[in-house]
Amino acid sequence: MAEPALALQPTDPDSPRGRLMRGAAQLFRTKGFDRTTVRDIAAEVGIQSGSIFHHFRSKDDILRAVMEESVCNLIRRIQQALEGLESPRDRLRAMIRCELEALRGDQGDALAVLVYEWRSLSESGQKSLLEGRDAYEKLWQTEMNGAGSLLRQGVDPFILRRFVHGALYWTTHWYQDDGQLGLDQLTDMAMPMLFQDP
Amino acid sequence: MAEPALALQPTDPDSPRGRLMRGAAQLFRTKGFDRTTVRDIAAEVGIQSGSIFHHFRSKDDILRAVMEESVCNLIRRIQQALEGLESPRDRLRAMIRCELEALRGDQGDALAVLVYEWRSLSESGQKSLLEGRDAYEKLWQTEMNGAGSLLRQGVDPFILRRFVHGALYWTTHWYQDDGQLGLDQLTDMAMPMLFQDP
DNA sequence: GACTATACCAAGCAAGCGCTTGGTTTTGAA
DNA sequence: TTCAAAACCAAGCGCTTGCTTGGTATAGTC
Repeated sequence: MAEPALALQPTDPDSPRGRLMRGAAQLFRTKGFDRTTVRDIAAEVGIQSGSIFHHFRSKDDILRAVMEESVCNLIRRIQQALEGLESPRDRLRAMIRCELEALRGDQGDALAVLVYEWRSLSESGQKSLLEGRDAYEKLWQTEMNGAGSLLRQGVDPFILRRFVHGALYWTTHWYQDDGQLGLDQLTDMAMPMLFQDP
Repeated sequence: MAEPALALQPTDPDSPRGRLMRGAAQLFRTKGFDRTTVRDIAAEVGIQSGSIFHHFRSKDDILRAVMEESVCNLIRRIQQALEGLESPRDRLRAMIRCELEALRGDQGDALAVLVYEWRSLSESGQKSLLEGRDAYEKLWQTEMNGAGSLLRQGVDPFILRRFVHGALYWTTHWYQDDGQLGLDQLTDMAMPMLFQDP
C-alpha cells in the first residue's frame, strides 16, 4: 500500500545533512520558512551559511527534504502503531495519537512545517511530495472507510476529517506537553469529534 | 462589555486607506505577509509602492490595521447576530457561523490573516491588539460558560474550545462556498463538536 | 483664483537575502 | 603516509525589499 514512501531511507539525524534538517525544521516550525534565513540555520547547527549549499541545492530544497522526511516518518510511525490493532476505533485512535505526537515536533518531527508551510514550498517541491502525501491520505481514507457507522452521524466524512485534522493541527498553537495533560489524554479528548460514541 | 473594541470607527472601505487595507488583506490571506511585497499591494490597488507610506507608517502597520479591523468587525458581527437569541445553543451556533463567515474572507474579512499571520506581526503590533483579542475571547468564554452542561462531556472546555477553533480555522484550507455546501450547513456540521446533543 | 491638504509619482538608498566562488581543513580509505 | 572525498570557511555578488526623498497632481475650501 504505502511502499513508495517506505522506500525512502531516513536521513541519519547525526550526519551533517541530518543535523541541518533537524535544525532547519525547528526554525521553520517556530519562525516560519520565510523568516528563517540560511544564516539562522547555519548558526543553529554551528557552521557558516555558505556551507549549507554543499548539502542542499537551495533553501527550498531544505524545506522539501524536511517535509518529505516528515511524511515518511509519520507514515512509518502510523503503520507501526497500527500493527496488532483490530478495531476501527483503536486504529483511528492510534492514528490521532501519532499525528498529535508528530505535531509536537520535539523529536525533530516536522509535521507542523508540512502543514503550515506548504504554500512556502515551490511548485516543483510540492509536486515531488504528492506521492507521499497521497500515501498518507490513503491511510486515513482507508481507516475512515473501515469505521463506517461508528463515525459521527450527520457529518459528511469528507468534512468530518477536515474538522478533525484542523483541530489537531491547531494544537501546535496551544498544546504543551508539560506533564499535566499527556498525549493519551489529549487523544482521548479528540475522539468524540470523530466518533458517535467514543 | 466589548465597548473598547466598538469604539474604533471602521475604515471606509472605499477610501484610499480602506482600499489599501482590503487589497493587503486579500494578498496577506493568499500569499502570506512575508511574501506580499509593498509593490504587490500597490499594484493590487493601482498605485505606486511609495505612496503607501503616505497612509501607513510601515508594512507592519498595514498588517496591524488589517488585523485590528478584523477583530472589531467580528465582534460587531457576533454581537449583532446574538441579538434576540436566548438559548445557549442558538447563541453558540450563531458565533460559529460568524466565525466561518469571517474566515471566508470574501467580504474583505481578514480573520484568516489574524489567525495565521499573528506571528508575523511585530511585538508592539501584537500588544496593541491584545485588548481587541481579549474582548473577542471574552465573548466566547461567556457563551461557553453559559452553555455549561450542554457542552460535550468528558472534554475540558478549555481544550474543547481550542479543538473547535482549530477545526473552524482550517476551513480556510478547504472550504469553498460553491453553492453545494452553504455556511448554514457547514455550521450545523460543526455543532456536534461542541455539543453533547446537537 | 489662491491656498492648503491629500493623494500619488518616480527615483533610488541601505540593508539583507540566497547563493557562488575560491579556498582550507578534516575525515576516511588504501 | 598519501590521496581523495567530504565538510566547512570567508568574502562578496546580484538581487530584492521596505522605505525615504523630492517632487507633481488632485481635491476641497474660502
